[in-house]
Amino acid sequence: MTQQTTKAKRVEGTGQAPGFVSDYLLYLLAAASDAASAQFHTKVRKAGLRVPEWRVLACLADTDGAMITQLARRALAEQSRLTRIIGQMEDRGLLIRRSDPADGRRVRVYLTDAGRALTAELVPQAQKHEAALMEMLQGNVGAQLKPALKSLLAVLEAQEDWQG
Amino acid sequence: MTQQTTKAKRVEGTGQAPGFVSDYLLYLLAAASDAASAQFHTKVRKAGLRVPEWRVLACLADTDGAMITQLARRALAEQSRLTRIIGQMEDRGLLIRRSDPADGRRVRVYLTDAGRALTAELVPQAQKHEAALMEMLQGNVGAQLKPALKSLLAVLEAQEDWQG
DNA sequence: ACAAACAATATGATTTTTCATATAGTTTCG
DNA sequence: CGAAACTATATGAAAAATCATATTGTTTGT
Repeated sequence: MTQQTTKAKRVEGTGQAPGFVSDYLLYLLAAASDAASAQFHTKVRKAGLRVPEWRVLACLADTDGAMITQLARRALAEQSRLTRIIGQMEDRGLLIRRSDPADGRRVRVYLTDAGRALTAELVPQAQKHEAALMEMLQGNVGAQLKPALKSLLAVLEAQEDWQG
Repeated sequence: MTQQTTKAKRVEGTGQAPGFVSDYLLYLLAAASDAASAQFHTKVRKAGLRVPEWRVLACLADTDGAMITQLARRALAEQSRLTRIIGQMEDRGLLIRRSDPADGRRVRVYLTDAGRALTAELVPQAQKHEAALMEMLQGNVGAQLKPALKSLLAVLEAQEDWQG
């Protein structure tokens, strides 16, 4: 059937052999995330941003004036890294930092006009890309994926709250 | 059809405000992957491994004697990084490298007994962890998640073959 | 058989990331 | 009030990742 004779012809794609890995949930999640993001992240880089920077912009589009710590969680980056990234973005004039008058430890981050403009360009691109992806998935899969991921996230966040 | 007068429900934990990000597929994938992996990756580190190292072991458990490039794809790491990681793992005696007699450019990687022992310890832990996760998901969600991710991956890999 | 084109891995140099901890501001409570 | 205990952000030093390219081996076309 799929016999390929002596020279074991190169397998396609990841060269996925059946086995533990290719059915392992954590692998599927990481691989799907990686692969799905790859294309869009290319556009992000062409816009002169690194991935976490784009994430920061997207988060600020949702909640301008967020704190560093919040941004770190939402952008899936560590706090010390986020601090530096914010610093660089500030230098580039994409955002500004202002300490919260109500609590001096907090630093709130706001988009500048330049930052807002860039965001206004990228978010629609992201949405378009997402729509294209969703369209490629067979009907029910497309419909199930996001809710399933949200459930998973909900379960995991609930766990965090108890365990630590 | 898929239109859902976006009434986005508030989410806990991340302090997720409804908005673009929390319903964005690429975010959901990355966040779910991150959160789901976090717990197990803690165990991995306690076993003295970094995440990509664990991934290499898992891949080798499936296909001992894989090439560096294959391992890089499967372990979701870049080739030059993988090369160095393999080097370190070899130094630690977890695996050995042998150049392929049929094609001298290729380097095939094999588990040592020590590597195999460690793998034999971790893979079952991973499976147990996965099972626990799956059990926490509501019936149909648990059943849908993996197939949905596999479809997504299949679609994305098909695309790569044309475009990239 | 040979030169170009290609493929797999390695490596130097630079940039990022991480880890631990410093610094600064705030709350708790005796 | 004032001393812990805490919380938010920053930062130095070390580890790791990335990029471009070198090196080595193989295939192809003439």
